[in-house]
Amino acid sequence: MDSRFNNQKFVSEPEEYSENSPENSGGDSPRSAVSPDTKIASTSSSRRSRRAIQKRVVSVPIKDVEGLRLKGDQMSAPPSDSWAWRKYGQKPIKGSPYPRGYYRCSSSKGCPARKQVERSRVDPTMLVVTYSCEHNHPWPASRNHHQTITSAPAAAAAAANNTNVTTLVSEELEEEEAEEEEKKPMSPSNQSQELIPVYKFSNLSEGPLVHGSEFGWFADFDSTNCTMLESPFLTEDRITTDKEMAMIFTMREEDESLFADLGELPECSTVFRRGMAQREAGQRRPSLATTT
DNA sequence: CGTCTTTGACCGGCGC
DNA sequence: GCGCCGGTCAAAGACG
Repeated sequence: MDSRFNNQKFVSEPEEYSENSPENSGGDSPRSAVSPDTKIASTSSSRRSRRAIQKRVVSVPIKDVEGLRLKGDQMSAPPSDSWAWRKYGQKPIKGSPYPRGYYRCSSSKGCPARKQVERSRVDPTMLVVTYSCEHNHPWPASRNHHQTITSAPAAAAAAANNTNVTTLVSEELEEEEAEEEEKKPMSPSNQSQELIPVYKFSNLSEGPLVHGSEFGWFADFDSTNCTMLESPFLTEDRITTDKEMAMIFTMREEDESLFADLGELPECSTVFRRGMAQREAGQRRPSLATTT
């Protein structure tokens, strides 16, 4: 039982964070302007402006998904988590015998959080779930709302284990800025100068992004309660050339117990947690009791 | 009746 | 310029 999600692997697939990310490609569609849901993240202006996109790739054993939401032979059924997702598309992916499902967060209206679910090509027994969202969108105010939507035995089991949460933060630069960045030689020292001052977690309250609107929530994040590590992915050229910045949040025991019954959270969970701490101080524990 | 899934069509990016 | 590919839309049907 406890080993269910010990098998859970958190993997990074840098190619998933390329310029073909859904926030980029689909966002250019004129039709997107018609949809309120996509309008938030898909205007051409937002595409060019600096914004942070947080992504997280999770591999989940299919056996943990089966029995929860698996319908028929729909092998891309999303792993249960603490959020409500609405499927808006499915596409066969070249090179993979399995289709990829596209899900949009339906826990709150206008929530731009999305996730892609597909079966792993290398290990068909695993589902690869890619979460993505922006930081500066109006997040749902109530975690209670989310928690009443799904009861997630698998999620609870996941949280009961020592589950590390791997969070990738993608920073899209403005076009001109990006061009400048590309011209720079990407020496290790250069990488560290570009990435660490912003994301170095011991300086969370000092980084420029922390003071910005997009990462303002970071300022409320008690870094002493989070062991944050530089992602090893940072050392890879493929990441830096894609303007990717990564961070790993390793939750400590107090955090795990605090959010134990939240289960498998999307990458935006940190935002929610922070928001909850502010808005629902004193209500957190009673609300969590509803899921068990 | 509201919500969700399915699925074909559409669109933009990218490589050739 | 063309075709491929991934991502999204939206209509239709299913479901509770």
